[in-house]
Amino acid sequence: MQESAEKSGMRMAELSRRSGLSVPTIKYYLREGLLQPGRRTSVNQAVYDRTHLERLHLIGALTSVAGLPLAKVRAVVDAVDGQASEVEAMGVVQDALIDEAETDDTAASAILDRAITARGWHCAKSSPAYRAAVNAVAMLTTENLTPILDRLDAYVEAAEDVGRTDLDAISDAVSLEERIRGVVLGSVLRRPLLEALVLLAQQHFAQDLTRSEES
Amino acid sequence: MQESAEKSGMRMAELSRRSGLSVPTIKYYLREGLLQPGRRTSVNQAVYDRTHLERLHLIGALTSVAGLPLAKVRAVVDAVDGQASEVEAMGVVQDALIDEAETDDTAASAILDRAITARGWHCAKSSPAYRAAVNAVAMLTTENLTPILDRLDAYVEAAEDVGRTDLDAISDAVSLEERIRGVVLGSVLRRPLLEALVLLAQQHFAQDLTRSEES
DNA sequence: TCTTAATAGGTAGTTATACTATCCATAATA
DNA sequence: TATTATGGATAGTATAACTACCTATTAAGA
Repeated sequence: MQESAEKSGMRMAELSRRSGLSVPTIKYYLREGLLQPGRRTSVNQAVYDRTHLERLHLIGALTSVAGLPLAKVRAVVDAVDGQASEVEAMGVVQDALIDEAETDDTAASAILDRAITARGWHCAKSSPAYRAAVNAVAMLTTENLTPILDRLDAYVEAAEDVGRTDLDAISDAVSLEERIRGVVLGSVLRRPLLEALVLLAQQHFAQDLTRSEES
Repeated sequence: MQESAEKSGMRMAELSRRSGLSVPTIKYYLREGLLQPGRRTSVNQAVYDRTHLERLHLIGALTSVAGLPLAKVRAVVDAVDGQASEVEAMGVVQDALIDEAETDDTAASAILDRAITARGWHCAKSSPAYRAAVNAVAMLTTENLTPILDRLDAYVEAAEDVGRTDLDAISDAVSLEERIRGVVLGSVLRRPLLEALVLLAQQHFAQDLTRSEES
């Protein structure tokens, strides 16, 4: 038998080799319901296909790149399995990427509202993303980091550019399945990209700062 | 004895109450060298002051908000303890916030370079931030998320705005100690702020998308 | 002063997460 | 037919971040 990359059917050994995950790990994901079962051919035999490989890639991105716990990975893959629209899928991924923290800071909420209504955003105040933003403003307030809060409008404007670009990128894909994939993987992989780019920009401007101090 | 918020000296019970951390947890942080020892008054007595409370706040921000493991928290507080400049402190925090992943993808590096040299950035190619950016581009490439890569310039531009604003905020503070604090806490707390704002922007534009589909 | 509570410092135990190892009966492969 | 692979189940491991307990002291209150 040869393990061809062309044919879609494969057994556990090839799935392991092509995904880079150990057989016990794949079995663990099967037990946890993260990976859908293969097509059974006997009482102790099953074949897997391209969809299983893609699922393992997705699980890998969610765990390694986004650092999500398997419980949240399960929520995301369940949403992908269900017939969710791209917007619904985006909501599920957003919720998974946010670590919840209860907040009811009306002062912080007012500061945030002023900044986002200035740009005419419509967003759900009940969403985890809104609560996370309020929480971030509240933290900055309690730590007296006024220089950052004073520049909230600048961050909102930059966030708008990023968010618009994200949505632009989604609408590029043709099929719904492709858009779902783009939403989920894009949300997960665009995050570290932007974060790293911001750090590089900081480096760039910090060099200017150092040079101007030396002169 | 009354526990006054005015006086700087306090014992373990008050440190615990005011930090919101349990006594065993504070003892654990002392053992791990994250919290500096108090001033000893007897063989089994010590007093703590405002600096201990601030340190516990910092540890809390680094663990709860940034989700850093205690090993990285230790690296950050060691840098804060040492007489680092604000730029050095920023470097240490950047390194702590980035989860390392070895990459030597020349194709991804070329794509990134084209985008950042277009904006005239000078950044160290040996820095963890650069490697993280290359890694992010490489991941997007292997996942065929070309819509995002096609918009790399837009993300770089947004990142530049954020990075410039970050540095602006730092230079606002007066004393070096205040700037160090601003750099460390600002780097940690600005991250979830921007992330949440981006998600809110996505929500805003997604609503537009939904409405246009409905019509 | 006497009694009760708190403290520093140490060792050991706990919880949660994410695997990893071993078994066994069966099936595929050489 | 001998060896290897597989599915399914159960149990064990590694690590991180606490948490509990202990002992000898010290502090604080009646």
